[in-house]
Amino acid sequence: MGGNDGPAGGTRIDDGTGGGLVIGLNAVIVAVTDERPRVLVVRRAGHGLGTPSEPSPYDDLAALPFGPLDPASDRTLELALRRWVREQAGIGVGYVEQLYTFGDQNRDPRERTGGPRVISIGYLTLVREDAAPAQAGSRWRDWYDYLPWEDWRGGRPAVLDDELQPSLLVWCDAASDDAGRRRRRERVDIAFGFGGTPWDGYRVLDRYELLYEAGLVTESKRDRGDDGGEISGRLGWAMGFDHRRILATAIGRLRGKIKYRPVVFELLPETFTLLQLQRVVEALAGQPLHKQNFRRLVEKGGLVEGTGRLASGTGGRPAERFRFRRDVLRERPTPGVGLPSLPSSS
Amino acid sequence: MGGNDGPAGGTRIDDGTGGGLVIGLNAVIVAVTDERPRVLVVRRAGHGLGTPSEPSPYDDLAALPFGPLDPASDRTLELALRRWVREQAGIGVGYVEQLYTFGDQNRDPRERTGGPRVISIGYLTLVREDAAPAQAGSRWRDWYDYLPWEDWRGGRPAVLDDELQPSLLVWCDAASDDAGRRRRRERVDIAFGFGGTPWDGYRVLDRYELLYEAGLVTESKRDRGDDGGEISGRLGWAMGFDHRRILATAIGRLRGKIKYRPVVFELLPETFTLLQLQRVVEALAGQPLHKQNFRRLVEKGGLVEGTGRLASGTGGRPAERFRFRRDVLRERPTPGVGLPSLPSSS
DNA sequence: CCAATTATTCTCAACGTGAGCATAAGAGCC
DNA sequence: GGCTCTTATGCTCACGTTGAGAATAATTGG
Repeated sequence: MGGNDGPAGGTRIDDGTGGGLVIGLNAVIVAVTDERPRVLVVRRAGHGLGTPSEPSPYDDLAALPFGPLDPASDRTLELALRRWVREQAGIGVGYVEQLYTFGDQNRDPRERTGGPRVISIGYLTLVREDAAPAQAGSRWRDWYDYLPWEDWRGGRPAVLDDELQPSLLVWCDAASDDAGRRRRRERVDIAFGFGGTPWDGYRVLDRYELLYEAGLVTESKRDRGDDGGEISGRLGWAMGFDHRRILATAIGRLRGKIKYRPVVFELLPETFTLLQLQRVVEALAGQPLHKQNFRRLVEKGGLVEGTGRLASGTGGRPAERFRFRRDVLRERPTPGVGLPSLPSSS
Repeated sequence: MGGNDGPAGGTRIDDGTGGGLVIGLNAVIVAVTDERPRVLVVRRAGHGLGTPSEPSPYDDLAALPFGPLDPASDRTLELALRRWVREQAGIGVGYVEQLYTFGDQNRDPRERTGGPRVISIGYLTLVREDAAPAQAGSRWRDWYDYLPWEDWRGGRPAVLDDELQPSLLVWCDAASDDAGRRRRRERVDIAFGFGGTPWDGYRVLDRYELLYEAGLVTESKRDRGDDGGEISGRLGWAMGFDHRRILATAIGRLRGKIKYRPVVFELLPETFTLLQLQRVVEALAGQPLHKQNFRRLVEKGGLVEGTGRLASGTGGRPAERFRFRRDVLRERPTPGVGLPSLPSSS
């Protein structure tokens, strides 16, 4: 969302009580290219995909595409999303899933200066990047640029121990009483896997929210009125509005979903090698997988079937091309790629 | 929701385009008492918890509690929900989780006659029934009254084979072309577990939506303008608006959640016997569980700890009272009660 | 032909899960 | 008290799944 009040923005609502209400939809449009999970962002916060407006202090920030709901013509929320994503970005999205509705006060900073309250319904959509090149005003970004601590593919991210743990512990200790300190500490331990607690790849939102509460991300400072936060640093790039929260929600949801629904295939071409498939799953999950076991999982699990054709040389022995095996939907209730706790090798 | 436009209804929005927009919140308030999963319903559709209005043809239908969002004073959506649930039902809810935002056109039949488009943000909340007696205008209902085919505790529900399968197959065959027939058939098989596909307890919404599409539930007839559907039958009781869909969403979500988050304990007293715990899980999951294995799961899994005290005689050997072991949150990423595919004995 | 690289097949141990037997400890009844 | 009924609790066993890695196959580039 954004809180656009122009034609590309949300649907204005006047409830007679004050600043009013705007309702609209945000899209987290995800693709995986070159083993990187990518999300489509628009250049300047507060814009629709291509509509410029007046300058603001946060113009540099990326934002998620935002579009309106037209109550007169959009029969469903999902159709509204598909409509404006097609109109604005030229993308015909395939998989679409509603994520969450965001409605906190002041999620749009302009509410402070009399702007309307902006409610945004977040959607996750999956596309293949080649089918959806970024247009002017928008671009694809590696989602780990915004949440670097989520990528464990190269091992445990250093920022966790160098920055996050110390800063978070300071915040825990800063609680007003002992019970508060304990509560904060428990939340931090569970979310970030400190103190022996295992890392849980799905708690993406929990982690971002703790960092926000602890004042460690630029957005917290901005929302408090401190205008000075830098836009990027070791704690990732900031986004406009609460869009990093929406992104975190999307990642967590997607990581959970691949375990029990075959959604990965929405991100892959018709046929693919098992290594390609593995790399896409790893990109989403942010963790490395054991190659042989992964193969066993998807093959014996009936998730894919060989095509008999081989992929052209990628450096070693040619790999067979596989395709998604649709019948698996009938056979198993939860056909997905279960992720291990956190393995090591390849 | 409901599409209340009175003070107890949603927040009116005038977008200048036509009938306007109303936004509000629906609560699926769940408790488990006497081994039955219950949901709080209000007596007449289209009402807030206690506010009467003009008569309508669907006054007999139950509906879910609905309340407004006050953009001026409710800081978050969840706080809005807590506020009006407390005000209207006198219930201080504990666990609250946003479910889904419902915004299909004509989900409120009054849209057809010029009423505003009603967007509703659905919430799931868990309470203990003893802490929340139903007040005038509302009552607790077994949720399987509305979705009888979801309760497998007494074995496979007869209605599945007697009514649902035949009627659904007729609907499948009624598709316009062969591809359509195949598509319908696949959806039906997967959702209802026909043709060898296993039953999946989480697909509650898929099932309801198929029945709705196939015109087998009263709500489909009502929404098509056929006014004659009966309010209850072997396919369960109807609800106002799309509230049965919201209920189905809640059940599916909750069934999924108990597997990896210890939410069941929100429905139980401070201490409980393992059988009590098992009955609550069975009530939610709609399936029987193997007693010894269930015990092993929750005990060895570190989910509960014994208190040393015994429960007074319930007919046999006294059982030890257990309590939820909070530390499990730090130890395991997904502490919940994993459900088996579909066991048999007790 | 050799080295490097990726693909593919197998093995093995550890663990979790489904199912059921066996025993324990109460209540009610004779 | 002894018997039966009922629920609680402990234990075993077979089997499938999972984590880890060894071993072998088929390419490409020297």
